[in-house]
Amino acid sequence: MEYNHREVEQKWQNRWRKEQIFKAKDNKDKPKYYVLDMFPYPSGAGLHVGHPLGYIASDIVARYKRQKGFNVLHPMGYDAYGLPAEQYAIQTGQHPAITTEQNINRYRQQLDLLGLSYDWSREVRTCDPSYYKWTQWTFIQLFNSFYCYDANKALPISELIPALEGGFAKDLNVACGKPMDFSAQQWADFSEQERSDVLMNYRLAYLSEAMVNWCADLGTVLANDEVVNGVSVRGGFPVERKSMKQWSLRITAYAERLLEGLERIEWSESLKEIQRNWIGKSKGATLFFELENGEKLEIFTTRADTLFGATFMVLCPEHPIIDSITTDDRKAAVKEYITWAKNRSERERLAEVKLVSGIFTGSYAINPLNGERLPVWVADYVLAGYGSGAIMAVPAHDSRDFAFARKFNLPVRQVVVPEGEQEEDTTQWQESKDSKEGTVINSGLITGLKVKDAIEKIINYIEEKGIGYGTTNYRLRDAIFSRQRYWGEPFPIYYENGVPKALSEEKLPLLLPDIETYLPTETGEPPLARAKDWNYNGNPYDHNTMPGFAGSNAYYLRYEDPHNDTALVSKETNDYWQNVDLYIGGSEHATGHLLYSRFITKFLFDIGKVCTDEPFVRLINQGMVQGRSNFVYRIKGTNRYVSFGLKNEYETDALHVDISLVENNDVLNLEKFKAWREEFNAAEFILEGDKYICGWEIEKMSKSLYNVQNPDMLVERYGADTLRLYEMFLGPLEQSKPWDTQGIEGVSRFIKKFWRLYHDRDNVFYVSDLPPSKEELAVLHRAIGKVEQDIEKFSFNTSVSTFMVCVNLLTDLKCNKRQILEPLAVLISSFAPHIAEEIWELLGHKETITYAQFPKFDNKYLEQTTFKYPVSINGKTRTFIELDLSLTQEGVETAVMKDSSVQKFLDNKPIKRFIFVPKRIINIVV
RNA sequence: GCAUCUGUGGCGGAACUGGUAGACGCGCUAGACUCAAAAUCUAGUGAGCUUUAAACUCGUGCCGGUUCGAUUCCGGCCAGAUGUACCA
Repeated sequence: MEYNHREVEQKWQNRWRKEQIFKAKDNKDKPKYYVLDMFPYPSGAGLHVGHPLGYIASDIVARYKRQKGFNVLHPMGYDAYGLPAEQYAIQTGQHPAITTEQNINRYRQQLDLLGLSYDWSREVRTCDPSYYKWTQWTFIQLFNSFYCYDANKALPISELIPALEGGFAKDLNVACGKPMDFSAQQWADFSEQERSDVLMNYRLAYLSEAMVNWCADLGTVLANDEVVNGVSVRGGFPVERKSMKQWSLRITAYAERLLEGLERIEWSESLKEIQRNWIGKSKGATLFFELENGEKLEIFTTRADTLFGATFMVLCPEHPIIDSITTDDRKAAVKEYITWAKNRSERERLAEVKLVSGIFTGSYAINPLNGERLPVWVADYVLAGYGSGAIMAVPAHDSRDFAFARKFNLPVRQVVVPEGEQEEDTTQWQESKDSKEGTVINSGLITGLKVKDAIEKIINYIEEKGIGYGTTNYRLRDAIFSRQRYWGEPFPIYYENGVPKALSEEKLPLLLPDIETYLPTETGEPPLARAKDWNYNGNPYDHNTMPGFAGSNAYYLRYEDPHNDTALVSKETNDYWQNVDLYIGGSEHATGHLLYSRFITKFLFDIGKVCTDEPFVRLINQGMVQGRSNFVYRIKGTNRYVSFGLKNEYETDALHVDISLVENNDVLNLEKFKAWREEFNAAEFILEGDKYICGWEIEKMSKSLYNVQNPDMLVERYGADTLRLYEMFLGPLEQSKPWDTQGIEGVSRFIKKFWRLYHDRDNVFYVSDLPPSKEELAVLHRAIGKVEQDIEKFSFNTSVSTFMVCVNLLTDLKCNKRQILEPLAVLISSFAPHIAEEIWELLGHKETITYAQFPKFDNKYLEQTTFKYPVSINGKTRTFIELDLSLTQEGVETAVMKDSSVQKFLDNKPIKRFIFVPKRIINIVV
């Protein structure tokens, strides 16, 4: 008889559920600890062994913190709006809510198997009206706010109106779409529609005609982070630029604060760096170049020091000034070029980055510093969305300008000489010198300065002369917030005579209406246009829905107060739980969810709804668990399969085989293989010895590669405790690592060994009440100290090793003493809670181990009386001697002299000098 | 191109603020138990040299530096992973 994990785990999971052991209460006497997993989108495929990795890690921390006396909040929920359920609905007509519900139930079943200590009473689902009420509420708050740079926070839009009424729009220091200027009288004369349009320019959630990423295959627009390399992240469909009227969130207003906040949170350096790059702050200068027709051309540059090296100007094809400056003889050619450039798809443009194209407008601009005439060109390498869509080109010191100059035979003038170089003949150059290090030459007032100083001096100079100013640019774009889909949150917006208005808060939630088919209408309207009688007093609602990230922005706050009907989270509750102490999830959300969530949290902080302005204090990205795929080798054009070792003798195709058909990682079960699929029924094999050996490779774990390890099967076979320990044992949490099927046996052995430690051959429990020996206590306390340290560092793989060493040593000592076992059970309970609970009960405890006190580490059991000193003789470390720590310096010398391992190296020579560094090293010079 | 991270046995991976590299696990080898297998247990397992043992030598991607001493710190290269990119 051995440890029966099925029985034991079932028993404890039932008891935890029945007694609601993990329910978090707002207990203000204890310090709080909020540990959160990124809630999953419940896909139809269910979980594979990669998913639970983060859940297990967070569960270990949650259980550990409970035993450390914290009041732990550890909730779970579902990000339930999403494309797959909608696409399934389009195909089958089944309401996405039904699919979603089914998938959630499946997820829950799988999660429950793992013995995770979630407080399920706080579960949230983004598609639940009582939840999306607050998603809509947040949207209304954004709609009713603007961002003031003087106060450096969001303020109610009503506070802006007096300034507009007074005609001070042009003096406002606020975030806006475009600068505005109108008089008090003009405002008074504006129609309602016009006033609404003006306010839209300032609202944090605003409607605007914008160039968007349109994905025709998905029938919707996408945010920038949902598009990679010109195709959609979901589905990989081509995406084109298109101008449409869309809701957006003015996240750009928060660019500086989003950047600055990164300094105060404990995230991995790489993740912070991704966000910094995405925000893309660059300091530089805005400059005005006069055109020959008298108009001014605004440009942005980070290299004001190279102003004297500018030899031409470039405008983006969308630039509004092009029409008025193009000379008559160039008009036709310029128009043709612009048409060509605009019709190029995003994908073509990205694929042909190296293709240099452009056209001369026939006009010239005047360099404000030296009065030189610079030809103005149009080229698509200058982007409309960044800076002012126009640049001064310095081919000598910018690789893109250089390529352009070479193609169109424009002059290249060197104005910066890198350290240790001389001025060169630029006609010989193969590439530009982009480095920001060096000395400025040929540049009037800044000649001789270092690049950094030159930039500063130029900016001061242009500000003085009124031809420009120092400024900062961000790459971050506002977040496009509407989707032309059904399965999402409806906007709490209706149109009265075409003017968008927000529903009042009491009218929330605005329920998602039922419709018959989930496709866009014949006229290309979003699916919600199909809803019958769906309006507010006869005024139509907005037919868009919110994007996937809408529901996840503030979900962490909702867990704090999930049943509150009057607030997203009550002030009192939020004051207690505050923000998330530890957040675990994948790094794929770096520029999506994690950025938007920070933005929304800062906004809610500004309007006084929450007490902190960062959502996640500490973030850990768990690595991917990769799969080990197996291959068989089919001889080309036949149905014969050759074993791995012999495959080079034939021409073969490698085919993935399901890992369940393979034993011991590489031996193919021929019968199962033949039965797997019809095409293999008549397969013939060329064996090695009497076996068919499969090839293998480490790949992403995926259904289509037949390498998925199913957690349900593993729990059934080995138990949840073993799976939990093994997932942690695989390697460092943040690293991606391959799943090794055989490795789990080692952990399974450990569990059995642990059980045997205090069970006799007949599986009868027995502990000794004898006091533990010094040695046994040392073993225990070494484990306590190590595990505590490891958990604090999230180094769970080494904790598991520590348990193994500990149990091995105790087995050797035949130690089954109560005073050792009791603390050990607690120590191990966060990793393997079921077996720990069972022992805890066998030891006579009535209460669950969940709230037992974490054992106190006591250094006194480990105190060393001796220390191993390295001994260096004539500068070379030769040996180590063990010395009593209490020895004096003279005592050390005597001990060294006596130690034969040292004597050997002395060659009978006398000691000339003896240097003793306490607790470090003994140096001897002979 | 730029940025971040990572390079240690056959494999996954340990090594506290620099101090006897390779903990723990897998795999492999040998042995015990067994009619046999599974399970379990015991021993061995970086490389070289050596009949054996002991001893010695070399070993943490490569080159160099600091130090009595470097997987660890510094500089330069190489490789891989991830992110990002006509962002002026």
